[in-house]
Parts: sequence; structure tokens; C-alpha cells
Amino acid sequence: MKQSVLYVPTLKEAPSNAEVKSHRLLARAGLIKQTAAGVYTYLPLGIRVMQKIERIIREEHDARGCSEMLMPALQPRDLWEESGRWDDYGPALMRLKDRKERDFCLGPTHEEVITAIVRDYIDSYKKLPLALYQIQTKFRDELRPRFGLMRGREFVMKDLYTFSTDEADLDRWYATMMTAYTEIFRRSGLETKIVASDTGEIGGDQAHEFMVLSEVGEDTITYCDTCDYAANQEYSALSEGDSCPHCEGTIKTAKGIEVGNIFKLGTKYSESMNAFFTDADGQRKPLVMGCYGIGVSRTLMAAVEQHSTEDSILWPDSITPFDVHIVPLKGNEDLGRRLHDRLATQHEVLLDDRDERPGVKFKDADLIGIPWRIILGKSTKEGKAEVVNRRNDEVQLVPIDDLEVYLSGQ
RNA sequence: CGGGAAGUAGCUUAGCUUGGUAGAGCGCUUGGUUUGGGGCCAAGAGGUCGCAGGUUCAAAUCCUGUCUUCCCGACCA
Repeated sequence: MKQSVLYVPTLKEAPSNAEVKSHRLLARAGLIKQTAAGVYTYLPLGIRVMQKIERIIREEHDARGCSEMLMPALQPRDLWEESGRWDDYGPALMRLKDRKERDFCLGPTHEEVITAIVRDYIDSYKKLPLALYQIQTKFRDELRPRFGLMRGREFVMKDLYTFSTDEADLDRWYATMMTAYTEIFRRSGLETKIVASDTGEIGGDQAHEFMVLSEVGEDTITYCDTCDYAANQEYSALSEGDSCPHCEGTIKTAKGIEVGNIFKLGTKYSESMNAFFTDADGQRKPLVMGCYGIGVSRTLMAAVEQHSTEDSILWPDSITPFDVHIVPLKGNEDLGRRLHDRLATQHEVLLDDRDERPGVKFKDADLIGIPWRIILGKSTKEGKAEVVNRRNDEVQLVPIDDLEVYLSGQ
């Protein structure tokens, strides 16, 4: 891909309304552009990263028997009246009317729609269990959107809904998805902690959140510095400095960004929305549901927060928008194009074919954060390129003819 | 919704106290020069000073209203 045609509007200075590091970098590196408060455009580089994250999510879900679908963002009032949430959800529900004055909302979540869909077909235990997910834009009219992609009014979310015959099957799905989420965030290069969280009216320890430790997080979590114990501070009896009840470790507190949650819904929606099936013993029973969310756009932001300095992103290999950044300096333009075409058969390659001075190209390359950089400069006279491994800033002079071999060995 | 701050060119901003022809840097265009870390020189283009009303001979500047954005709080499946 040629940088000259990709639209990568990098900025020397951050927009004045960008408060946190990841927001500044996402804007400066040309990944996102604000359109309104809490509403962002994902530019070409931004959407590439988001699609990488989505691919990991899809792989981990599909491998566990979940099926992807796509539900509407626009939802009729009737469905929300059925569940009682037209009144209960409150002002965060984006409401609108069509030209005939009928009420709709823009979906903040999809329990109503999915329940209405499956109830018409699922009439027997023989058709269960079922796990359906989508990756979709959600709408919530937040009182105060903040920190770029952290809390938006429009954001991208993966939401999965499971339908089971009983609690035991729900428990299995819950455990399966806890594993899946652990794998998704690990593969995305994010360090997360799993914390028990509030379950509202359902009670018990049936909800967990996946938190990325970060200064800009909105939640405070308490965790053990030795074992896996972690909890949302609101629901933890422990505080900083206490000794861990599960091991010899010490309790610490930190801010966290909630990037995922898993939640046992039970029969709340199936009962209120009349989603029943007939069990093997002939009994009519409500579907037992679970819901599982991942904030995809928020994960993108958390990744930048965790993998950057003030002037430079450094993408994990699994979600980087490109693998290799070719930076030809003056006189090496043709060589750059040829090398791009060669390497592009094996790698995702970005070629900085702009007519810019070296300093401009280097600064932009630092910002954008592609892990491998190939500089075509002085050493091309000896048939060599400089290969920079951004992870450790090691520079290797590699014969241009050997670059495929060199990169495949890394 | 309470508290605070801010809207001036694509971006960052000066000017506002004390009213009098709207400035700079970056970016952009043209020419020259330069070419390994956001060069330099020259010339140029680009502005309803968020919007509306008011005060005044005269408003970016003072007053009122309104919209937008950001921060703190409350809220957050």
C-alpha cells in the first residue's frame, strides 16, 4: 500500500481537545478524527487495526461454536416495551421518530432484538444451545463522553448472546467465553485482569469484567501482586496494602479500562419477552441466556494506551495496521516501489512514497508505529537496506536481495 | 444535570483587561536552495473572529442570549 494514496493525515500537534495519550496519538497518527462529542470517524489506518482486532474476535468465537450475524441498529419501541426497558433504560437510550411519528431507538445493546428473533424458531431443547454474535455500532447517549474512544456515544462493540436449556449449560458457556476472552486479549497484545463485577438484580458472582490496567481507566480495581485475585473496588472488601486471602501476596489498587464483560442474564429477557422452549420432559421453560461484550473501539484505544510513548505507537504484531514500513529516501524511489511489490506477497507493506524530507518521514513512521522499518538510504549504494526492529531499535544492514529471507526469519 | 474552562485560517494559537484596518508558527501554493530526524530564503493563497441580538460614530474586544467542545462531579449494559 502506498502512503500517498492511503489518506494518513498525521499531525505535528495534537488537537487541543485530546486529553489522554492514546487519544492524542490516535489523532496525530491519523487513525481517527472526531466528528462530534463522543463520535469518531475511523480513518484508513484506524479501521485496519480495528479489523485486525475483529478478526481475532471472530476466530476465537467461531472456533467455539458461535455464529456471526448482524442485527439492526434501528430498533422499534415495541420490543423495548416488551422488556420494560423503554422506560427503565433512561435517557442514555437514543430515541427518535420516523416520519409517521413512530418511536424507535438506536440500539445500545441487543437483548431485545436477539430474543425476539430466536423465540420464533427455538421451540425445543433439541435446537439448543445456541450462541449468536455480531460486531456492530452501538449508540448510548452518554451524559459525558470522554477520552476519545474510551466513552463514546457511538462505538463498535462485539456482543454475543447464548441460549441454554438450563443453568448448567449456561455455566459451560460462561466458562468457555471466559477462556475465549482471555485468548482474544492475549492475542491482541493486551494485558488484562479479570475482575468479578456487579450483576445488578441477578446477584451472585455471575459477571466478570476484563480490565486493562491504565492510568486513564474509569474503574478502580484491587488486585493481588502475586496471584490472579482481582476485583472491582466497589465489590471488594480489601484495600491497598492488605494481605491477599488466597496467597502470600499484597493487595494493590490501580485504574482499569473495561474492555470486555461476561454476564449471566438468566431468564430475565426470555420471561418478559415470552421466549420459551419445551424440554425433554415436556416442560415449558424460559431460555436461559448469557451475554458477553467486547468494546472493540475501546480495545483499540486501550492497545495504544498500553503500547506507546508520547510521540510513538508500537503496535503488537497481531493488530498492527501493516507489518513493514518501507521508507525510501531521496533517490531510492524506484527501488522502494520494487521492494514494496516484492515484499507485499508475504507481508502487509506500507510504502512511504511521499516526496518528503527524511525527518518528516521518520517522525511520521515513529508516530504510526509499524514494528518493522526498512530504510532505503545511503547503504543502498552497497546493495543494502537498514532494517529497524522498532521493538528494540536494533538496526541491521541487510542485503536488499536477502530481505525476504531476513524478515521471514524474524 | 451541577461546577470549571474554551471557541479567532486545515492544526496550534496571539490579540480581549484599556473598543479604532485581524497577527504569528506549522501546514498549503509558486520559485530558489537544501537533502539521514518535523530545513532555509523569497513571494503568495487562505478568516462570516461559533451564531444571534444589543450598546457605540466604531465590536474579535463590552453586554445579553444561544450553540458547540473539553475537564471535574453525578451517571455508565
